Amino acid sequence: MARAATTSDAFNAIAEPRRREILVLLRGSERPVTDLARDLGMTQPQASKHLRVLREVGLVRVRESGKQRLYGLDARGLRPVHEWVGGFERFWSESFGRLDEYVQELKQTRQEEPDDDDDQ
Amino acid sequence: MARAATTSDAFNAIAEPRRREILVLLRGSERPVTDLARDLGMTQPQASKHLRVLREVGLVRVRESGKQRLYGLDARGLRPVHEWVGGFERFWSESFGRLDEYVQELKQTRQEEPDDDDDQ
DNA sequence: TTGACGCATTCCGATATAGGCATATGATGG
DNA sequence: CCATCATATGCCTATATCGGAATGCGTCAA
Repeated sequence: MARAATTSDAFNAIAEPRRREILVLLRGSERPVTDLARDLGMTQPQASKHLRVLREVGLVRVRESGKQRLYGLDARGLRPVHEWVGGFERFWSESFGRLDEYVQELKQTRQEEPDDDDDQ
Repeated sequence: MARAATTSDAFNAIAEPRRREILVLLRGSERPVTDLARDLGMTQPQASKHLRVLREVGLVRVRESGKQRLYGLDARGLRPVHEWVGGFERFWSESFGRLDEYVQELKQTRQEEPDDDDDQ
């Protein structure tokens, strides 16, 4: 088995840096493919392919406008991602950067004051 | 070129569902590989491999404890992800489901009151 | 030492991605 | 109808993933 399809998930879709760039650009306004390609310094086929992925996961919509096709952001699919990652917020807050020292402190405190306590 | 390495990014690392499951489990407490494997219904080598990826991107730490190796969460790497996705929050709030109607409204308003405005 | 346990690593195969390049498709204007 | 602009698709290669199964390796106990 290979890696899960990029189109299987918002998680997988946004794993690609270029696709993330596209989404950021689309935050500003609807845009045709050529525009995006130029602004991001990639070829038009590249942009088209990435947009296809984004469309398949529903992060992007297309709207025909005469000769052009305007791509627009549909960020709703990002919400589950935000929520999932948000579930870890308390783990990077709480001065988590110095967890090791914190553990050391705890140990010392225990030795000084032999209260009985259980960790959860 | 192939897809970016799973170890290149937190974005890429958490694209894998099983790895996400692992991270969720580790929110509870440190755990040895076998535990995780059993609880998630995967083989031990599978779990080990996923943990390796998570370790390489710094989302997980290992601590030797006698015969065992305890894996623990280090969620700091998820913060950038949360922030990036958070940048889209206003796009899924604001009754985004009816964006089209909203755009229509804007157009009409413009015609009624020809203020000069520029979008950025 | 031998064995058992906990875990990591290796080899295998199937899959599909991303980029590059060429080309097909589609609508528009003479 | 033809040329042109805007976009999508097809083909190709290199690469790396994930799963499965087997095995390597280090630690601990007898």
